[in-house]
Amino acid sequence: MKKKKEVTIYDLAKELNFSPSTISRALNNHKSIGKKTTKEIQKVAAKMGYRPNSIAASLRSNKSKTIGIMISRINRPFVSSLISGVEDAARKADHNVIISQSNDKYENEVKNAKAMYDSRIGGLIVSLAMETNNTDHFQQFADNNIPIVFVDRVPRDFNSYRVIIDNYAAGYRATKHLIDQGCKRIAHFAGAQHVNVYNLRKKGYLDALLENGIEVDENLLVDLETMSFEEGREAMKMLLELDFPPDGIFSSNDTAAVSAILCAKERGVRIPEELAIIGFNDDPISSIVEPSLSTVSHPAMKMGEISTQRILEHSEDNLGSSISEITMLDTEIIVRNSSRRRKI
Amino acid sequence: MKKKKEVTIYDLAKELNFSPSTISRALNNHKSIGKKTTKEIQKVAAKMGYRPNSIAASLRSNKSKTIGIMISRINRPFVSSLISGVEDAARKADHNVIISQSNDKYENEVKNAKAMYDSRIGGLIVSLAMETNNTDHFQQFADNNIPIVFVDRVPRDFNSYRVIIDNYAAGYRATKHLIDQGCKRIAHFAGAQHVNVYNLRKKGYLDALLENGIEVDENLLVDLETMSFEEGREAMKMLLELDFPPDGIFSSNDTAAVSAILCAKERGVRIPEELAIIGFNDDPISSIVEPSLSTVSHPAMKMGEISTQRILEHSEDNLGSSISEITMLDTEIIVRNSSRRRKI
DNA sequence: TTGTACGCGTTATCAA
DNA sequence: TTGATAACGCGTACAA
Repeated sequence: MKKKKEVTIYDLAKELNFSPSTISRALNNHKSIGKKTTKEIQKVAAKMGYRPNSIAASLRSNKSKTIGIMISRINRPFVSSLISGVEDAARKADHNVIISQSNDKYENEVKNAKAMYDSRIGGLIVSLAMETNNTDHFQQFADNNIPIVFVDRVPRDFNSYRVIIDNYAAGYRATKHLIDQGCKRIAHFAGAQHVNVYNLRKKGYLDALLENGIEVDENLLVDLETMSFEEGREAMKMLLELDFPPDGIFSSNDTAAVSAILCAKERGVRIPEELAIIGFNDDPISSIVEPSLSTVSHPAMKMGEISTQRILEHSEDNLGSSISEITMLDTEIIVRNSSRRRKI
Repeated sequence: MKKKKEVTIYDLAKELNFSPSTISRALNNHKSIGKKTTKEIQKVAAKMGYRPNSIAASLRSNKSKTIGIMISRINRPFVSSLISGVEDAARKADHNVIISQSNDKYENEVKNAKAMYDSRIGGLIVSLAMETNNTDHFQQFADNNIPIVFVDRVPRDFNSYRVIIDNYAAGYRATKHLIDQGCKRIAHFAGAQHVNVYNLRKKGYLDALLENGIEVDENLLVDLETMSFEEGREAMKMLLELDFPPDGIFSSNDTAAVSAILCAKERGVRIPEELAIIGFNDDPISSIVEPSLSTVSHPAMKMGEISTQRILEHSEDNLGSSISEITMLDTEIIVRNSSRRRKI
């Protein structure tokens, strides 16, 4: 019941007749301490059940081995893989990861940024909330030389590290793929346009149409807010009621695309013969739905690892906060049955 | 580039001609400070850009507002929902959440426990690694009155808070459901039997058979190690090659169950007419596969919230570490097409 | 190679 | 209601 008194370097000092500083150095494998003394001290430390207090170390050294990560919501396949990558890399480097969810609300993101700052994290990895349009709440980190890595959903105007995919190229290639399959009337499920990823995917879509001599039909351009299952269904219904319904759909995420497949099937539309569909993200559901959904795969875990690397490098090299290196990763078009009309 | 000096309570004290203690108290809304002074101090603090240093506060007060969570792997639907619940509840109570993945390795779990301890977390939420059979690495927390909540995958012999579902009842009911659908030869995909959840689900399965006059056929009892997609497929193949294949399967997770559905369909087995299947977890894929998979739903998010509550209560009430309250949550059988033979 | 002395930013105790 | 002082556990400049 009673809290045992914890063993500190002072206790070790008394026990071993060394000064606390020697103990401290030995425990950190400092070069100036003899191999033998170091070994001895570490042995006794282990025997006495000494455990370093990283809170005290952080306070003293004014740097914390904690990486903060801010995302919309953990329980989404892309996000949880991203975090998984961050945690793996951070753990290997002996860092902790603290998480916070914005639920895509700007207000939460601001609050969470405050909390992260108050915890004096050593670096921050951020994928913006859907609502976020203003990035002032990240300035405090930059001002104090705490590295920030924006990943996937990044701001347009904040100078910092970025780890992203080429959304424009991915959108272009996804659309081109449908064209190659013989689609002439290609619809697009577009997400909120102030968000970089959706904006660029749409641009890629538009350019692919133009460059392949297909006119853009505004009726086929569906703006969705959250790209949810429900929205996907509504969008599909709407498209099927057009006088000239589409023969292809490029959806900016898999959730809406899967929903569209189910809805179209219910109404007797043959996929991919009458309607070819491609999504985005390679969520697990995309390979399970029938017909299986073609999609664009995102290297989520790798994006997390690289983001962590950026933070660690920055800290090691003692770089200034003005660095804004951009890392752009490849995506891959995964062709499955929802769009495979011809042998490839 | 240069790190701005941060504003501390000393700076505020100088500015306002108060002592640091008064500043500290005012910032924490201590009762002994007048309303007016408190307001004034907080106003100036905000204006000067003061941000509390929770590292220093933790060191001094010897309690940290950080909850550690140890899980197998983040990017699994159940786990990410659990974490999401933890983070939501923690955030509301102004606590941070730090995560660590074991990848189901005992060794990692031990290392991570050390790291958590060194961070002087205020409480720990754990879902055990698949490999874990020994819980000595959690003793350090109990010894120092740091509350531990085991959730879902819990040890049999460690006295502490537990938040679980009634796996036995769930296994029983899932099996009974298949029996009610007319199944006579019901197979079971069982996970590693030293893990409580799999062990109990299997017990429930066995008892359901016995109590309904169905003999247990060892050939239908398939022991899997990781319950992966691949294992599910292999198990299904094996079962279909039996002289008397099953007409029902209760799988301890959805992954293997979905895999079994796909494999059976390939081989021309009609589901649910010839083979009814029920899984466990209600992963997103289970409602997408065709026929949609019946399953047992787990209140993952809620389990996370409750676990967090336990930690917070413990800290508030200053309880001793010998408390071992158990919270058992309800599960729900979700009947979908993979097992719906009769109208219900 | 080791020791001394100080301070990181905060809060708790005691006294006024 | 407020202030002076010490202490939380550690790391490091400086001295020896």
